[in-house]
Amino acid sequence: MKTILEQITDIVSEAFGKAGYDSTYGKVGYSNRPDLCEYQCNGAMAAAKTYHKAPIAIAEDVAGALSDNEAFSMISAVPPGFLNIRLSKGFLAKYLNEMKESECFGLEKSAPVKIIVDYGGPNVAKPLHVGHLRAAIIGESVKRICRYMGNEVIGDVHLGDWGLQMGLIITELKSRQPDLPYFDDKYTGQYPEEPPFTLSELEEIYPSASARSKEDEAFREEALSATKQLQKGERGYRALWQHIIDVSVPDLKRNYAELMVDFDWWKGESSVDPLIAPMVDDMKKKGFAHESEGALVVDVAEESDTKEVPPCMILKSDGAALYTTTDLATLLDRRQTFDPDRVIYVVDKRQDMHFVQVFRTARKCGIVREDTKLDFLGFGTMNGKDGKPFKTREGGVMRLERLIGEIKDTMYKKITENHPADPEEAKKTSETVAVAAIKYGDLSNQATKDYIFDVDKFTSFEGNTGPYILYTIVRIKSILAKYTESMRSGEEQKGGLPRTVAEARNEAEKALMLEISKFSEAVTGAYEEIAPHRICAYIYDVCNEFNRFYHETRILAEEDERKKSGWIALLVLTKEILEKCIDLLGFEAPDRM
RNA sequence: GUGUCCGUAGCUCAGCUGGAUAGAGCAACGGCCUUCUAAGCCGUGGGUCGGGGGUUCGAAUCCCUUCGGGCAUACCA
Repeated sequence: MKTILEQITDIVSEAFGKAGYDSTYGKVGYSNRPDLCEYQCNGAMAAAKTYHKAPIAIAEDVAGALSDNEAFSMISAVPPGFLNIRLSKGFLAKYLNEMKESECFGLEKSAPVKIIVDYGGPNVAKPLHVGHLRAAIIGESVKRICRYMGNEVIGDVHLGDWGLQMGLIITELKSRQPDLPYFDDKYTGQYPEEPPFTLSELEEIYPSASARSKEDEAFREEALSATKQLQKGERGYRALWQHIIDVSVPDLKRNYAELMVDFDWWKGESSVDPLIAPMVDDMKKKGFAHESEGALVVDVAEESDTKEVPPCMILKSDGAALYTTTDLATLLDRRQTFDPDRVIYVVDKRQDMHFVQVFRTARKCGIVREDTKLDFLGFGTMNGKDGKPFKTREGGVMRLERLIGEIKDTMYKKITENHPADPEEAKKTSETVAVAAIKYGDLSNQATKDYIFDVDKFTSFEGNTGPYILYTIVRIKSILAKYTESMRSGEEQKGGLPRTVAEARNEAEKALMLEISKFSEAVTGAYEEIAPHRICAYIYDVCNEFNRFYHETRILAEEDERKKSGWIALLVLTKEILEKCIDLLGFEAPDRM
């Protein structure tokens, strides 16, 4: 189904043609002067040069050709050459009804491709902290948007389970409990099934090992060597590594689930380890990789570079694999198992250079198909109110669990203060609202920019926030529930809710309808730009228009049944659109709040 | 140093491929609840779009320059 803008553009383009001008000048956009019109076309001014004619004259010609068009209630030429357009109520109502009846509200899907969204990237043995929040939130939304556009999409958590952090843990454990069988070279029996640590012990081991490695050079050396041993397949280390995974992953899954984030693949860097050696051999054989300062690298600098792009390191001078190596092997693995047309990385923007190197190496060495799109969506830092990276009051890294918990508690207090509620329901509602508050607070900002995570702002529930969106949906649900109730008790009981949106009767109603009609553009725009914030902006506008309409119109008290059912149909559509949009953003609305 | 991103109201942010008077929210002030949830709605005040050039009929938007800030700059991930 064509978008409303496309349909209007078709009409105006035809008129340009009819009036004797090139029809490509007929492109119509949303008005930036809503007081004057709903849509505008600036083509006449662009055409003026070509035709050596005053823009206003061209605009008047076109307006003349459209004067009796049924789609418009107004078309006028305004100096210097604007074409101002208002839609007829009939055309708008017809469009909304078509949206209602078609799949995905008339969204024109793209030609389906296979996409992998790589987001998450948590390290095992480390609890999720606020640094993981943005990847999870943005990535989840990107995944859902891509999927809704008709693509086959895989979300991959891409666990950090193969780097130096594993060596650090092993080394720390060895120094604490050297008698464990994992450290005994001569041990050939079965290793214990029970891990030698609990989750909370593990979470303490890593930071202390990490701190120690910064002060103790010998310790660091040992950890580096342990990392390499692990990667080489040292039996005891592998067994320990498996324990770490087994203890960590369920906890990670639980944390992500709380945020309504889920992954199709729980693969880790380790899973592509077998691919590394043959991949590296191949790169050497084909002459792409060469030795430099003891390390194995691939040159990826290009003449057009405005900056120096250092060679991409494949193996360190000690022969160990590193970040780039596993990322490249992961691309190889993905090609072999899924063969994606596109891979989207949702990662901190500070890793920009890394991905430039990885992408170039992947192309140069034929690791990906030539036509595979590789996208890096680098997101900005989440800062505190002081504009510096978000920290706890004590200055430490805030655990995600704690952050979410604090916001849930705040929500619970607010909800129970507002209305007396069943504690169980209030708890559930506060969880739903908290997730929406956090996610909307993040997604409503442009992903690429740094943003300020202001807990007070997100929990204040006023203005452009998740709770405001949810509140609007709850209002609609409430009216619809009451309407259904009255239908049931009345005699006029029919099958289901009214489905036909009527022509607008007042300005607020038309404004709401116009806003709703922008759905396809909002979703398509969000998809094409990989920009969930476009959807936030859209639903915020829809909610504003709905609340205005709601305020002016007494829906259930309306005695004219035809009017009332038209409104109910409009409400149903509004609700469905809003619910779809928040689903694309990755959260949901309660029934009451 | 080099590269890169950013700089819009007191604060937090929008502003689509350049278009007519630069928009929201918060904060401040003033209205609106016997009527579908006031977590709402309506209104008032507040901006040299960092500065300076240029392109254009027309620039917050494109180009150049300058100032200020963030980030990156091969053996961590």
